[in-house]
Amino acid sequence: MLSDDELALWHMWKRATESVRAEVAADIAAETGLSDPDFGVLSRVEELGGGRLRQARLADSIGFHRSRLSHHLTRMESRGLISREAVGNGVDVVITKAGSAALKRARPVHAAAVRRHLLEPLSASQTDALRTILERLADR
Amino acid sequence: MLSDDELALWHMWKRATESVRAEVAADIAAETGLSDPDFGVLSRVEELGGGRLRQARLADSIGFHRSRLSHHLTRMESRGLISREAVGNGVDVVITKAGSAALKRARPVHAAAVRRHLLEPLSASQTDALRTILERLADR
DNA sequence: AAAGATTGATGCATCAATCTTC
DNA sequence: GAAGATTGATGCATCAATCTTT
Repeated sequence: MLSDDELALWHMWKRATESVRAEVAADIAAETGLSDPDFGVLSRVEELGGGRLRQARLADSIGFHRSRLSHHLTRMESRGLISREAVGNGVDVVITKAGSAALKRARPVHAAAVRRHLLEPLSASQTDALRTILERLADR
Repeated sequence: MLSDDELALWHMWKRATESVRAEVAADIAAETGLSDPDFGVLSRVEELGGGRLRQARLADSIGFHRSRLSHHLTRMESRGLISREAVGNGVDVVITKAGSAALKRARPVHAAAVRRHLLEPLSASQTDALRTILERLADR
């Protein structure tokens, strides 16, 4: 079983990680109408493909399973953020004008939200400590 | 805009917090069939009410909105984990035999999962640092 | 057969609207 | 009216099954 301290740490971890995630997502959604996965998709297609990217490559790079991405792109397509074009055995995801405009608005909002909800509350040494902690948790 | 370092930290944060959450949840689900919110509900009803707790109080204590809890209890009730009893203007949530058995199986699995995925990868000083970091992030 | 993608089913999260009991 | 709770709609996540192109 966990000690009281350990259990308290776990509850703090859950509360803090969840609230940072939710607050950043809420800021972006409020200003641009983009959800977290919307923003992730648009960012990657822009960065890796300059506005056009193969679906399979996109899925790998953002860690989505194929089916999850397919469902999500269906919703994004219906909102006019992206379009899909069949290419050989695969499909290219293409950012539309509307998607590009939304992404442009979202970038500074995202930066400000990350600063406000994660970076600014921490001192420089805490930021360093956090980096090593996250590294430890990542490569297990 | 964010610097490369800041952006990298954000991506690490997202990846690590999401993977810890998912791994702990997966361990519990694999061993007991309980989802994360299932376990949260059962734990609280047990701890705060000894097996019976008013819905409103439960919602407040686990940070669920009323409607979210209502939907979730409907699913849990259909799986036989809890039952609901009208009391005055409110409703009591009561853990069933099956719910109690599942909770009993889940507790040690939960403890082991938290240890394995969050506590053990960290040194003692990192755990301390994490505690103060989470405190800073919490009370904003 | 293997890779790429879609679909349907189910569970979970959030919002707005509604209903009941006090 | 206020608090407690439910319902319906929509979006998101995951799994299994399926279909196509290579």
